[in-house]
Amino acid sequence: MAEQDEHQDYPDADAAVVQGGEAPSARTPLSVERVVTAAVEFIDEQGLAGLTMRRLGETLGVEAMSLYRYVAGREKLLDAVVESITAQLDDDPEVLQEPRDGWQDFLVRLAHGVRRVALSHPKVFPLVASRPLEAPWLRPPLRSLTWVELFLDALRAEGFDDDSAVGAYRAFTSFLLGHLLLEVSTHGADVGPLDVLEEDEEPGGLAAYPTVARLRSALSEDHSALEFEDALDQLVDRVAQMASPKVP
Amino acid sequence: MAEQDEHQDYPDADAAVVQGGEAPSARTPLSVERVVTAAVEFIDEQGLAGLTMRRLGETLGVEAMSLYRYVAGREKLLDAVVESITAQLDDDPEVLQEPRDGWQDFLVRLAHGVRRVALSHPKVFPLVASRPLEAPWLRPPLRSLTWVELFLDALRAEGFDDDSAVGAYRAFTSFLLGHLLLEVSTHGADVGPLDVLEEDEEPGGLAAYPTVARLRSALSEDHSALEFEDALDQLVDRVAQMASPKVP
DNA sequence: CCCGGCGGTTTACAGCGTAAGGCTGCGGGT
DNA sequence: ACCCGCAGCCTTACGCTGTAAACCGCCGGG
Repeated sequence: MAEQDEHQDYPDADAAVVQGGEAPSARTPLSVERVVTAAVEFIDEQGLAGLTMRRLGETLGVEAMSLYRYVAGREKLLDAVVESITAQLDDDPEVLQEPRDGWQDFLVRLAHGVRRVALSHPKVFPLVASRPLEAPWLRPPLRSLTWVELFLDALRAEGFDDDSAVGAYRAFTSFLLGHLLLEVSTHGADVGPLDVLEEDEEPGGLAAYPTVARLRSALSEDHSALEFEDALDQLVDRVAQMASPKVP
Repeated sequence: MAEQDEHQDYPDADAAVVQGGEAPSARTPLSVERVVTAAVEFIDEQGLAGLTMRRLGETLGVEAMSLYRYVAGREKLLDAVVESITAQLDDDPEVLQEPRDGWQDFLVRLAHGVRRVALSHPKVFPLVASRPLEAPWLRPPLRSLTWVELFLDALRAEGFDDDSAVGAYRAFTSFLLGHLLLEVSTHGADVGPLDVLEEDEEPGGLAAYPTVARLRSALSEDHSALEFEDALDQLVDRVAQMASPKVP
């Protein structure tokens, strides 16, 4: 924990920043983005429970209190974290802002986009589900007004009436939340503080549960990708059925 | 918050305990059950973030460290809490331990039972989803070996083959988790520390989102009960389709 | 030249989980 | 009758947390 020599002034920190170069020990000035993305990386690696203002500051080469100049506190930081990862949706080229090849295609692309977000940050995703919502008409994992608007507009434009669009919104979010939460939770243990997950293996305890014991391997297999596709197809069917009399 | 007069010795605490009476300020001896149910009540009222060993001790008229004689620590306490509320399933008379009127009826009853658990402890239920699992073949909200065994046996007994039973298990849990998590999250705000939820109401912010603004009331309506029934029906249909060649 | 404020640090405090040990009263062995 | 052990609870203490408040060096503009 020796604090580096901080006596020399970095010759051209600004230039380095400008040219995008990440000088080895250059002290890029802090910023909201830097803090938030550092937090995301931290949670990805150490889990939510490991995230501490002091430790986060450490990874940024800065004292804890410095972070408060950019975020209002730990809670707000977590809000910013979920907003940050869900913002990946906006830049996902596979995800459309409005339907092009029908609403089914729109929904499928959106679902895949959200799934990519979830899988790319398994330890962060539970936050998307559990953070308090800022409005009653928002539902995780679609937590931004922008996307709700986009979603509803897309369906309306494809011939859904108001109630059907809202129903589809509800069905879609429930589906995504259930599937993705379970997928990430099996895919890298939940918010473990920093447990080394000791492979205890007490299959003797399974003696009383013969069926589970017999199906153990089948139960442990990971078919999440295919199951997601299947369930998504069925969801699209369900949405089609709840649509106004007839949609293309 | 004045601390009560604690100078008098309770005349007949033992007698009170013996006769089963809950004397007003009698000091019933602690026990795991008492600690855990107190924790459940605490979370129900104050939210998870408000639960503190010291504060929990306070509500039990005891110092924080006394709790450690009955639970191994806060984390273990939380585990016990989720186990405690999910144990309501075992005593639910509507829920069957094995199919009686077909597997559909069995599934529907089980789903309703889990829903009752979730709705009776909205602030606790997210824990059921987010606590790390103790085995990879367990999936929330069915977190106990017992129920997984019961579930699989039920389907097997009704003619499902192994893979179909496992598939149904997966579909069933995803469905329940998504729906119930969203239902409780709208139904009483998430894990707010002890926020007084100030009705800010900034509908001006909705100016940029005309569709959301127009459908605001529709989006805020709570049809969760009916939606749950609908979705449950559809799930049963899906499960039927994934079953072995033919099941009744 | 001064001087304001940006960006960071230092110090401080209350509250947290929990390890370790102390006190007290009760039940049983001798 | 004595004493001992121990169950049940309390006290103290430590390291860690989030964060309020004050401080300080530097840098750009009057």
